[in-house]
Amino acid sequence: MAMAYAALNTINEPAERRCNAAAGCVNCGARELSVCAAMPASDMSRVTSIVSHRRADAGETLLNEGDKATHFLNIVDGTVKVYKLLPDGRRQITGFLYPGDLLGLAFNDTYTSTVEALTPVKYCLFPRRQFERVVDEFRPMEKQLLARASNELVAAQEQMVMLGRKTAQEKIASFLMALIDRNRRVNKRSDSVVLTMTRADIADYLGLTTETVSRGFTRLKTEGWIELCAGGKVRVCDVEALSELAAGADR
Amino acid sequence: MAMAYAALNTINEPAERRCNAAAGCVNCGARELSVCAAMPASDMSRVTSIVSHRRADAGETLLNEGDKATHFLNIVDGTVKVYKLLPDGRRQITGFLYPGDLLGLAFNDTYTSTVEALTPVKYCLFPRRQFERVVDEFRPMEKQLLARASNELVAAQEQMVMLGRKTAQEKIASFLMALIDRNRRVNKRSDSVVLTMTRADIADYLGLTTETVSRGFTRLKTEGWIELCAGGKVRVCDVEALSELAAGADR
DNA sequence: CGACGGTTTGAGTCCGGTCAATTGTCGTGG
DNA sequence: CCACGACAATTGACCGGACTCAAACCGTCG
Repeated sequence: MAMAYAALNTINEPAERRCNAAAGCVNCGARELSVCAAMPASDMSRVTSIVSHRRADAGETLLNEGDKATHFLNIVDGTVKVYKLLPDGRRQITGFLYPGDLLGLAFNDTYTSTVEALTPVKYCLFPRRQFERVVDEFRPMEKQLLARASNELVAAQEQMVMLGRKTAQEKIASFLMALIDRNRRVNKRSDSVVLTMTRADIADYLGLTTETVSRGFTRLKTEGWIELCAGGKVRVCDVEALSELAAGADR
Repeated sequence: MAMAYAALNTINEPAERRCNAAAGCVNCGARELSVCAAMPASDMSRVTSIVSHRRADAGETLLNEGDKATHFLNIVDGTVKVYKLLPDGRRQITGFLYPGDLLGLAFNDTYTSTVEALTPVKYCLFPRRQFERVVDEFRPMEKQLLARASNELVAAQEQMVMLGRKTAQEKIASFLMALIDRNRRVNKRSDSVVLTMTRADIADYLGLTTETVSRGFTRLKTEGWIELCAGGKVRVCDVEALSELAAGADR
């Protein structure tokens, strides 16, 4: 019972915070399921019994849009991109997922997006039916799933504002700021980020072209707000300015 | 117990289908809460005891972005728009809500969007704390909320594709097709829709300007695919063509 | 070293935005 | 019933930001 309350308290916090706050976090501890911060050993063994640990190399596809949705999955290590395609090949990346992120909230009987590894990835695979049974039996998990879905909806709406109303430059600034904010939450250095994705990926995420993204970065560089280092590393010199641009103060 | 299963079966269906399928649907019956198709009288009285029925005229604001999130609400009659603003006034409408739609899945401690009535609106207001207690006590409701959130996430991703990768003409076609699909689900005439929102609203939903939306409509008209009638009514003559354009077969 | 994929840079085009004027619609009141 | 005003919708002319096409420039890895 006390356990249940511990889990309930974390409901409206982002995944990263939860992980750091709770010593018993399954993701950071056993690295299996990041949804429940405090799970009794009995339930945990149920989870352990249905999970299968997998790996994928960069470029490999984890899930295919349109396939029957048989599994939930949990990213343990690495980065993946989630995208949808139009019939003629135009692509929209709806999100990049990092360790601790869960995949499976946003589909019904078939997967509605394709998921592809950007880096070598470790992940956990849960047969959907069995996973749902565990959720049925351990109620705090359902609460957490709902809380996560709620958070993702908020993020999705933010993304819509970006796609629909921000300029190219603002989009790029928003993208960088989102990465910085994420770094802050997992307590890394906040003034530099590593881009594991290509310019084309960033473009497909921001609703732009590779060329425009590239031009955007060089412009931020010449204005002295960022530095482009080797290995896709970006050092942000003027977080303040970048943040203001990202917010969309004015055109 | 049998009740619980009845509710569980409807999990991955859209709200409209649920309403029509279940005779005891709270929304279509008592018009109070559309989340649970089959709720025991005892729980239902709990719901009834915390709800307050409200009305709003067109143009009135139901919720304000940034305000403390004290309530959930359920649209009973009319249409509302949900939007976010950038500091300089640019606006992105993230969705239009219709009877049966629920508001409250996508916010945490403060409202993340503003909600405004497009037509005179009837809605139900639930104090958040008490609402959550009811959810705690009637588990199928939590499952339904999760299912809804999941559906909304899928829709949000579809929206991102539209905003990021579709042309103006395709956006307009997608918008009309979405309205037609919705009409079909609630069993209305499928070949005509009524636009309760202005061109400016449509523009802010599609990430365009009023002028572009207007031009888009007239072009669809001159091509003979739609007819613009009085009272904001749009008759779709060639659903096939419109649907193909909306899907984004090619530019 | 050379090949290959990713990135940057350049020149030109076009889609959708901007600004401005006109037309249409609807509710109100004389 | 019609005239009027306010606001929405349409249409036109022009502009500009992002796209397209193309070439040059990397960095990495066999």
